[in-house]
Amino acid sequence: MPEPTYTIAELAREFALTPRAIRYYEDQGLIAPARAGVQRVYTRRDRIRLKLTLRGKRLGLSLAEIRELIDMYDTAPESTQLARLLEVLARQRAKLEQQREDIEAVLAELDGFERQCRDLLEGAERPAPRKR
DNA sequence: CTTCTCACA
DNA sequence: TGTGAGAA
Repeated sequence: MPEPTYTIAELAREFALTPRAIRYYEDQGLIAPARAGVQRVYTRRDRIRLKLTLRGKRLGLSLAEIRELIDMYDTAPESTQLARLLEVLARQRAKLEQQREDIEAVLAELDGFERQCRDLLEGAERPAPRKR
C-alpha cells in the first residue's frame, strides 16, 4: 500500500480551512509538505502535524509555540517534549487567568456606570417634588 | 493548482 | 493571524 497523500484542497476541506491558511502555516514553519513539481503533496505525517496545529490553536497557543512543540514531536525525547508542553500550558493558563481578571475589572466598572445611568433615568421620570 | 506582493483588520 | 486581490 502506498502512503495515502492529500492535496491542499483536500486538507482544507477536511479541516475547514482555506488553502491560503494552510500555506500560511507552512510559511510559519508548521508543516513542510513534499512537492510534485510545483504542487504540494501532503502525507499522513503532514496531516497529523496540521491536526496538532489546530489543537494548539484551540488551546490559544501562538503559531510559534505550536511550531516549537510540533518540532519536538519528531525530534526531542517524549519526556522533554511533555515537560516543554507543560511549561507552555502553564503560561497559557496564566495568560487566560490574567485576561479573566481584566474582564472582571471592566465588568465591575460597567456595573458602576449602569447604576449611575439608572439613577439619572429614575430622577428624570420621578422628578423631585417641587417645594411650594 | 503555484509564487509573490500589497493592503487591511 | 490570517484574508483578498491581482500579476505572472
